Amino acid sequence: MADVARLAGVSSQTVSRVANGQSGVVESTREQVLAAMRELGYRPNSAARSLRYGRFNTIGVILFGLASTGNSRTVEAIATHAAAEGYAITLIPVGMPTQDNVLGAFTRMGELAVDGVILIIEVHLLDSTAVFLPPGVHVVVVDSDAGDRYPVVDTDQADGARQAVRHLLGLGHRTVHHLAGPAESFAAERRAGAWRSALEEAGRVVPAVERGDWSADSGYRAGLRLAADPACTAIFTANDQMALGVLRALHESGRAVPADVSVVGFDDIADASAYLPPLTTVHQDFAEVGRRCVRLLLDQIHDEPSTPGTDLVPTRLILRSSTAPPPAVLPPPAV
Amino acid sequence: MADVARLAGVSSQTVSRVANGQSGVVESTREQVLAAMRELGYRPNSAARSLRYGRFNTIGVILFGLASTGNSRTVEAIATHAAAEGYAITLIPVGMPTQDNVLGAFTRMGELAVDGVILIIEVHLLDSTAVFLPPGVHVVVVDSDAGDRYPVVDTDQADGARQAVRHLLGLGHRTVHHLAGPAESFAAERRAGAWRSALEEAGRVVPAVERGDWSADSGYRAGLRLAADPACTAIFTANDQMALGVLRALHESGRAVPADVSVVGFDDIADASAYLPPLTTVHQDFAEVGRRCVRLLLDQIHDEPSTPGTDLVPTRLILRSSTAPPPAVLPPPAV
DNA sequence: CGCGAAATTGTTAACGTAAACATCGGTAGA
DNA sequence: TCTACCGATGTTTACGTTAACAATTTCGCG
Repeated sequence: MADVARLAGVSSQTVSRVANGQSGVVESTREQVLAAMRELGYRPNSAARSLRYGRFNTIGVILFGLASTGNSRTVEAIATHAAAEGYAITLIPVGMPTQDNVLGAFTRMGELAVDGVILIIEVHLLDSTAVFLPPGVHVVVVDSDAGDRYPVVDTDQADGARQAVRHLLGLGHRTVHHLAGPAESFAAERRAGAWRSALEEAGRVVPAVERGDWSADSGYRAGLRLAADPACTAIFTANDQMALGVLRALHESGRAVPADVSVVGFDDIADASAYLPPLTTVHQDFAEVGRRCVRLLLDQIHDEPSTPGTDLVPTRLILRSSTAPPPAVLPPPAV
Repeated sequence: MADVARLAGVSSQTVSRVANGQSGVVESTREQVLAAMRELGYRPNSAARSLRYGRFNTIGVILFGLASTGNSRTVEAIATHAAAEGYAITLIPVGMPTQDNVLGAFTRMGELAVDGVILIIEVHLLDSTAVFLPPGVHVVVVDSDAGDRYPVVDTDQADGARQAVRHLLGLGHRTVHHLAGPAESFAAERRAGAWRSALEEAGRVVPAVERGDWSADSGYRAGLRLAADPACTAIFTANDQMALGVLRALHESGRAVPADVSVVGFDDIADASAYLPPLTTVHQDFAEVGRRCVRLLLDQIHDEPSTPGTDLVPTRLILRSSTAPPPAVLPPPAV
């Protein structure tokens, strides 16, 4: 900057004014400065800027992985909306969701050039006692039940699961089986809980829960077990990928979808419409989740009061071709 | 920091030494300082650090979206390996891959707190004249043909496509149809080019190329067209998601996979093993791509000479159940 | 017990930027 | 013609940190 000032024959303050587009610089001077900037390839040093302003214009995102569709789409939305507000995104990946790692991430984050943090945490860790966030760090949490302590943005998991169950019961199914996600997952627990209560409200039998790990392969294995049960005519899976595995298992077991068994997924990933058959599923609006995260966090950073509480993004059921009324003649129950 | 120094009764320099774990601080002093840090909730200001050191310990990643499996997995690997080296990742999303946007990203990047940049660009933009990177910025490019000007890391697209074609020809298919990705995509072009030359080398007819946009739905539409051609017994799709759509189209058209038609995908995404049937596909090692990107970039940052050239990550064909010899009796060729 | 070397701690300055204030020149109005 | 004011530009300072050097203390050894 000093070099630019020297070359342009002005003071560094004037260069600063030009760089920030402030008024009060006469046109001829401005152009001299701009020319000098170009000639020297001047680019402002953002570390110095951050130091001066006390802000980084950066949001940190702590997460366990981008592998899941939901995470990567949420992060993308966060990045897009943050960019629109002039904020960059710093990714802070945490290997395993152990407490140590999360704490380590928080510690590192303290040293990081970040004005606030969005926590995409997925598992029951914030519940535990020892996890504390450095005071003075602005935080928004995605997909957790820490709503009593932090602002939380979440998909309305429960309502989505309820819609799925009611749809299947409305088609005439006696009950609905559930293939849940891992027990540590908060989202999985919410979906399973809502499935259970929806069945109970309707006075139906609640079958034993199957569990997978979100992967299509785990869905396949669970699907083979479910397919072996002739009374199983409707399956609600906790995500679309497991539904894909279930579809394969049912197909290989000779049970037609939707004629013999109906399947409903969760997420509405892009591929779901190309499954065999195209999957009826609960649509999650990841982009909206990301949008709200950014807004909530920026509100905090801009000194709005931080309001703990959960901001629920609605879900909706997308009807495709994987559900139908149960077979008119049920297979004879095992004696 | 000054407050900490005052409370601990030492100079700020000693606080700095403790904060950085330098030797030459007597144990009792160190503990006093640490206690003061805790009491005041001191966290070092990384902007000041960056300013002092002239480094940010941050890598920028410019990309067009995390939607594609490949991108998000590459980014995840980049983030993980960068973290292991003490670097954070800043995401710089670019809305549309227009030249203006890319230039804008570069400009913003100049102002960004970043020591180097990994460019995941996907389309033929670096070829064009006007795109220039700010001098002095370290760059590694993924998935491009700018190997003459920048260090490039790429999957060995060509070899993967060759493996797919040879596998199908080896099964006895007369030729192989190809469902390509969008023409703007560099990866799509490389795969299509290798498919074509592999067929030519074998002296086979090169059918007209179908094109999709990577999505399963576009694969479905192209699949319907291919299914209508009775001479089509083998299809190589440029990614797995389009293969999913093709599988659905073939199924709906009454053509069995692999009995009537063989299908090979590209990517080996997690779901591919749960398709109907499980998909034979070319495995891409995204994690390795990310790893090499980070290493190449850090080498540059640490003053190793920057070597333009392309670093190819090998691919391998994963055999599953979607390929088989062509039907013994071919349908009569159209006269 | 005294001297020099080594260990520990303190002081100064600089990284690049921008806010706050100071200065300079010109212009309008009396 | 002089004064007051305004707009353009320059000067000073501070942001929080750490390298380099300076000062002080401690310790070993003759």
